[in-house]
Amino acid sequence: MTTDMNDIFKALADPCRRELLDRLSEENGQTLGALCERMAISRQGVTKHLALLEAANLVVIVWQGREKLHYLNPEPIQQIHQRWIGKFEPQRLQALATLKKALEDK
Amino acid sequence: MTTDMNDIFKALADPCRRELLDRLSEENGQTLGALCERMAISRQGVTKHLALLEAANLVVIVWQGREKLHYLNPEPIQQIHQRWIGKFEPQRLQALATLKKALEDK
DNA sequence: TTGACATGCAACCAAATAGTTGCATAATAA
DNA sequence: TTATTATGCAACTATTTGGTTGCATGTCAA
Repeated sequence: MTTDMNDIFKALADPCRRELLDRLSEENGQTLGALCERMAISRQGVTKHLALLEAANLVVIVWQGREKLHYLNPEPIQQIHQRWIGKFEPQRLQALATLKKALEDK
Repeated sequence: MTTDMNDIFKALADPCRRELLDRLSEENGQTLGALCERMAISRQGVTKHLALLEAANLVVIVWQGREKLHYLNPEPIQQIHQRWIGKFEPQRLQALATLKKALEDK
């Protein structure tokens, strides 16, 4: 299931959401309650952020009774790496050289 | 000069801005006017987007007479790759396995 | 010197975003 | 059964964002 690249970039744009991903990368499969601990915002705030992460397919939900477990899905990050960042890699040194030259000539 | 990671993620979150980076990667050092061509929004709109890219240090400006040249700076993209995406790489296969198992067990 | 060209600045507007609070629902534990 | 716990849903608010328009400024070319 390939999610829209834009959803992924948008989801990564917020520091709270990156924090949540970081926490899941430290301990995968946490409940909503656990993820709320030591966060500066309310539970509902966290819920909304997680909903965006889920929409971007960065996080996958598994219900277990009344608990909602959150699992990291590494695929979209990989996708950004390969399809987007990877695109700039071949020209990287070239671009750097061009930039330096332009700055010298000014 | 190391820019705030958040500025970089924010700058990358908009499709117009990614489009501008794409164009510069095709042809580096373009003027504002050139970058405005075939864009759906007004010149002022483009200017604002470029200002954010510049603030994130993704684009560097060089003035040449009355023309403003825009150069791609590959460093921040590299930074995201190494410091952020790279962080998820070691655990990638582990996370994928954990996710699959959680989905099976549900 | 005058006109055209490349860009900047400021004010304004609509829509999206990030956050809140209050109440409802479903699962577990006593 | 009754509390308690874990979560969802909806309404509301303030701020940020992405876009516009109108006018100003500085540079180049005739």
